[in-house]
This record gives sequence, C-alpha cells and structure tokens, in this order.
Amino acid sequence: MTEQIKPTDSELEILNILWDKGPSTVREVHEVLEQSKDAGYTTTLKLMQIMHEKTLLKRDVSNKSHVYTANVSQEKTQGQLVKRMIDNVFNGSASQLVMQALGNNKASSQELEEIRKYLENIHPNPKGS
Amino acid sequence: MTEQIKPTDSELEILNILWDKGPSTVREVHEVLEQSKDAGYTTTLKLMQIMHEKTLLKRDVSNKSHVYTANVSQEKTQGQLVKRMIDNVFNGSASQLVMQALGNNKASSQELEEIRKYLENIHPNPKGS
DNA sequence: ACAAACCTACGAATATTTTCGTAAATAAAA
DNA sequence: TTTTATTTACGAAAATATTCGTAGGTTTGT
Repeated sequence: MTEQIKPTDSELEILNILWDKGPSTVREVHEVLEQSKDAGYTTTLKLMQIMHEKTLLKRDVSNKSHVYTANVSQEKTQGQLVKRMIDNVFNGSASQLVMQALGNNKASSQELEEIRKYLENIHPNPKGS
Repeated sequence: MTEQIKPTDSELEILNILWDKGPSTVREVHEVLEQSKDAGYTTTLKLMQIMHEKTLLKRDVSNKSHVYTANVSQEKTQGQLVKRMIDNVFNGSASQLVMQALGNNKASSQELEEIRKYLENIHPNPKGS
C-alpha cells in the first residue's frame, strides 16, 4: 500500500500555491494566501513547518528564508482525493461521481467537449457518434 | 446562497447508511457501522444527536428508540461535495476532476460506456467559453 | 553602532471532531 | 416484583486542526 496523502483543507490551500508557483518562501506563500483569507504570518509559518514534519513539504534551509517545495505530486494527491471521494461519497462508483460533476452546469460546453475527446481516447466509440 | 452542507467524515458514514436503509434507529445504524469500524454504541448515538442538532438528521421521538432520517438529500450533498472538490482541488475545472476519475482504471469499461451515453444526452448550457 | 524589519522556533490557546463513561429512565425478562 | 437489558442525555476526555503571541537570531537601513 502506498502512503496515504491526507492533507487538511488548510494544507491543501498551501499545496495548491506551491504546485502553482513552485519553490517558495513562507512569505511568498503567505502573500498569496492573504488574498483569499485572513490569517497571521506565523500561522502560515506554523502550518508549513507542520507539513514539513509530515513530509508533505521539502525545505531548503541554506538561506535565511527557508524555501519550501511540495513533496507530493499534484497528480497523485488529486488521484487519492478523488478515489477517497468515490469510495466514501459514491459507494465506489466512479461514473456516478462523473455524472454529478457534469450535471448542473458544473462544466462548460468547452469542458464537455474536452471530456468527450478524452473518453474517445480511452474508450473509442465504434459508431463514431 | 443555499445552506452549506458540510458533513464530517464520520457524519458522512452515517448519512450513507441512512440513505441506503432509510429511517433507522441508532442501534440499526450502529450495527452497520460496526462492520467497518469499531466504535462504541454511545459514540454512534452522540454523533447522531449532534447531527440532529445541526439539522442534518430528523428524528421521530414517539417511540422509546428514536428513529432518525437523513434531512439532506444524497444528490444535493454529493453535488456540494463535488463542487467543493472541483474548487479546492482542481482549481474550478470540472473536466480535470472527471479525467482524474476516469484515469487509472478507476472506472470499469461498463461505467465508461454509461458515461459516454450520459454525455451524448447532455445539452450543454453555453455559459463558459 | 543602533534601530527597524524580518525570519524561525516554540509553546500554548482555541476550535473542531471523535470517543466514551456514567447516570437516569424505560422496557423486557425472570 | 426484582433483575437485566436497552436507550437516551449529559459531560468530559482524547485526538486533531487552526491560530497566534513572544522570544531570539539575522539582516537591512540610517
């Protein structure tokens, strides 16, 4: 069994920023975070330190301002979160999750088109709709 | 804005049982729960009482053993959880979630077929571009 | 050199979630 | 009736997650 990645909501926010920006200092992460929520600087610092202890983040201590990097891939993390949702919320049915994600205008028509193409690749439609 | 349904993991387990079995007593829920985890009876009771306070559950007190029912629909709850995942994990892209859910053999070929049919039936509302 | 700004580490307060022991009431069994 | 089992209510412990103040060190600006 591969290790379970289970970031909390706050941790996920930080991972998102690091996946987006790449290696960053606490200050850099905090400045992005501030735009959407209000938390003190040391709160962000503490969170990232904890994430480092959990090995969710790597860090480079050679400079005064430590530089943190995500130590789990976005793909793999997304995969585990989706799998968990399929199991816990959709009783193991991936298709039910997909349909829920496609309903209610959650996806634009452009996105729907993307998905159609993707589907044809992994499961070509013999009739060619 | 509609009320936010945000069940915890434990609460979701209970909701799943109630959605599946319909109105049930604490004992009935607990017996199902026991099969997959080990927790004491009063733990289940307390959880369901809290869920009732939060109005996640309704209850009928006319008998000695109270009968609980889910007070949120499975559809709506699933929808909100999926939307939250799209926002927090996939930066708002439903298609990315879908592709993640379809990759890595998370869906059987039968499921893929279901999804393909579902997609053909969708009449996309052109709001995104 | 001195002060101001910045950074980390640490500990602890808060908040939330999960767990369960115990007491009181009711029902069932003996 | 007396005992045993079942159920609720309550409170609080335990576990986890989030927040922040403060101290001490380093760098930067004057």
